[in-house]
Amino acid sequence: MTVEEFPIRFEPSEAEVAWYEHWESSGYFRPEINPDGEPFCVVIPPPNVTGSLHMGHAFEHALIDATIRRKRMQGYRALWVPGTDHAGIATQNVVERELSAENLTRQDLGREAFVDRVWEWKAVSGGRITEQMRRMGSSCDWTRERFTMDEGLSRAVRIVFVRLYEKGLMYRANRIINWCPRCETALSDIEVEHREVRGELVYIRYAVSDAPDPEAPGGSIVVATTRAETMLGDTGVAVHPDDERYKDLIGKRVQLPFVGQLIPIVADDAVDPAFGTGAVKITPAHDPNDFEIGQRHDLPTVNVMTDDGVMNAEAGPFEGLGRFAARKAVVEELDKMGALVKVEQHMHAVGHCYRCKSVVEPRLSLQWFLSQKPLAEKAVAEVQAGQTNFVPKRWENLYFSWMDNVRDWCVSRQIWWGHRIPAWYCQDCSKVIVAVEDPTGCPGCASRDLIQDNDVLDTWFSSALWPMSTLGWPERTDDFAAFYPTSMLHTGFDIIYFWVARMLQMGLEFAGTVPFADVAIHGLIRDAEGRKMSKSSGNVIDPLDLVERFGVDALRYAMVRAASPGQDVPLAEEWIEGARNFVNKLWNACRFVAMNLDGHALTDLERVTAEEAESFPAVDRWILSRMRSALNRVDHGFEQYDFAEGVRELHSFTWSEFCDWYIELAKGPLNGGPDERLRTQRVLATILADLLALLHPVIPFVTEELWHRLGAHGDLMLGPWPIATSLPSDADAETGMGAVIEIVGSIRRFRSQMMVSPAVELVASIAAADTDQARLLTELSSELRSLANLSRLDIVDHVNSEPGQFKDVAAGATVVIPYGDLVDVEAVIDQLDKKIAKVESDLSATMKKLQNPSFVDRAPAEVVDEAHRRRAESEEALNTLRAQREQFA
RNA sequence: GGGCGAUUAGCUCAGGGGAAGAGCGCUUCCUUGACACGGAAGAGGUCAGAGGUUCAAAUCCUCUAUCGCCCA
Repeated sequence: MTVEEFPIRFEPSEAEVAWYEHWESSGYFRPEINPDGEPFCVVIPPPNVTGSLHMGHAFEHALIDATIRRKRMQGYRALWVPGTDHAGIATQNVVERELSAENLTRQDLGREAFVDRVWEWKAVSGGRITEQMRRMGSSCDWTRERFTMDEGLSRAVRIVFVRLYEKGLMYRANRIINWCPRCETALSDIEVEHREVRGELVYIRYAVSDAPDPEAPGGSIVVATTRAETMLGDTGVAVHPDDERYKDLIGKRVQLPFVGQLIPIVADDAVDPAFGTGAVKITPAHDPNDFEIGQRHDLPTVNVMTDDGVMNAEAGPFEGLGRFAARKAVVEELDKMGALVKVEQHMHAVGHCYRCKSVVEPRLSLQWFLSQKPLAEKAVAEVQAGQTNFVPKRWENLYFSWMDNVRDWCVSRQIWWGHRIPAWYCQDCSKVIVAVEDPTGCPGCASRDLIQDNDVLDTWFSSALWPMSTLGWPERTDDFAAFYPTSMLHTGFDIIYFWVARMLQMGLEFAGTVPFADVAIHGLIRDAEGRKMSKSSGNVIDPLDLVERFGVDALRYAMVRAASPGQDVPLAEEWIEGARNFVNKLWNACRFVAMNLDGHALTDLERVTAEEAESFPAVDRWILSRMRSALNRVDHGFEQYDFAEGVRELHSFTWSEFCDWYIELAKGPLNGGPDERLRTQRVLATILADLLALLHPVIPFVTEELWHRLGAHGDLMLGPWPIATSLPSDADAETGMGAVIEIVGSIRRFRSQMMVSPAVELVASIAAADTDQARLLTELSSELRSLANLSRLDIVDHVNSEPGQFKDVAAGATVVIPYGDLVDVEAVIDQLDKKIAKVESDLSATMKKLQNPSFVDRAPAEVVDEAHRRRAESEEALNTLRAQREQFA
């Protein structure tokens, strides 16, 4: 191959599109490509169908893709199931916004037409994120793509709902739930975000009915609240039964301002006498604690608000005011009538809707709930038993703590887009019918007057079934049999409750096993300053934008390289530049090799075997052995989802070993005799074939492109994954090359400090540390000459101290360079002094250890031996260096 | 208030009992036949602080400080 045929830079955009199309159209993303392999399956954490690809997805998908590509190359029947979820509230909001641009509401359209409209929207805009995933190189099996509202998945939802109902775990009840007045729906507890807010703690005086003088002690009771408007719905006041201050008031009644109701003072243990005044107003319809106290004392519930957070008729004079306006008005009016005691500034946590950030209203409401205790207990036990492993393990704590304190899950949502609850209410006999198939008549009274529940299920309810339902459950499909339970899950810690915990519950309940063996928790992508990316802070980076500028591989490489397990990734542009530079380095290493293969295809050159390599020169054995050790570490890292470890290893091997040393050294033999040339070509081909394969899961496009530019047969994507034992492990060659690298460094340092150009040839003698080293250095002497640009090199037994020579100690060997008139003496002295200081400090540290009797007695023998060896080496080096220094004294 | 995590080079992070590492940035030199998206050399750290365990602590334990995140 000539220089013209192999451009100097990788051009990502064309290659990316072409290779993706090739892979996909060849069916490589399908598990059937490895029909005999052991199954390995990952389901995607389904992105919202409304969404577009953001950095978090790009990161997560890069990790999943690296995992699945490696497994595929290893011969597993690898399946990555893609798909999206219907994102009930979010999607409904999007379409409602569209409608409002046409001055329409969903109510104008009616339920059926509205849902049709959402489907239309999905058909047009719903595929955006999956297109973007293709752009990122994600190797998912698109023929198995799923959507939570697909027919099969919807049926799974119905079956699960019905079975849970029949088991008594799914029930309908009046409870205090979190109500979003903007979305006009109930939310589950975890869909509420708590934020510290500065509010007002308002102290209100309720006059005791029949008391002669409200001003006198015992004539009134003071309660405190941050939501003053809810006092309109108070149906009681509670105090602690042992609270001496209020003992005489228990059983009496107070008069509620504005509405005039008389409400009782009750005694309840749940009241904290130390908080506020020790007396609390009870609003059972608007507060979970109050609801419970209300139930214990048979207090009525009065809901004072409409669905959209406006005061209703129960609010008397405040009817029609928004809740916050009403709060203000109530306080003002209380003040006017003298019932306002005081107002304090008060910091407290206020719930906000995770979707629209409105302040959530706790509110009494009739909803469907899923019992959590029995499901959670099983799911906790399985994780404790190690059936599912969190990586890093500490995330188990979050899972356990949530599961241990979980409350029943409010699953119904008052929206139209989603899985409609399969419950029907007989209008004649009030029977509730919960069934998979739509009932035609009431089994109780045969009435045909049935009305289906208006509500839909929480989107997370269908997501909880995702690992089962995407594989075909409840049908006993081949996919389900082959791939369930899935092998692992990559996801963020923020959805351990929302998703991971619930999948575990459902998997155990309905499939009888945990849904995945491992859960790898990754961190967050942050901006260069370490801040969370968010629209409001305006620091969002579009991954596709970076892809345009640097290529997909560079982006993936930059992210994966920083992805130590659970670690957040602050993504600065320089990182991606660095990654692009690495891709360029790899590209040019391949370009060099391509130009030196004499037209051989990479895979036509016979691979070097471990046995054969034993007879190869040390430098070849060295790089093959280093490749083997890099491969081991890559496998080690990848197996533990520590991609950063694997990539770090590949980075330093490629750049600092293969390119910096081996390629430089290969230039000699490539210009030597035919045998030498062929042998070196084969080593280069062996290394590159493995290296490209190892890098492929992270940077699939450039590696596939290079693979083909090197004329290799087949597609790299299909593997095989390299095997460490096919390469030699050669400690001798590694020691030898290690010494060469140190000695060359010493000579280069000498040049650099003396301002001797690398182009000037030098003469050197080296006295080896021992006979072993002498043998190795002799074997590697031509490499030493070439790397250090020496016209002559003598490996000698011993060097004498002579003037006009530069001496240094490297790897225990003494390096001697006669410098004649080349040299800047000051610089030599400077360099010597530094080195002497360094060796002295090493020596004194070692001596200190060896003089400590407990060290010699108690440390392991090899550690003590090592210290002795080090002492000898340092002493020897010091002698040489000091003698050298004296020449300049 | 409870829990988890972090604190290592100018910046961002690895390392997790036996002589401090990487990438980026910085300094000097270099267009030599893969690569200037490059090469060579270099500077730069009491591993937050204080105690303890150990022959040996950046690493294990305790406490303190600061900063994150989650839950109440």
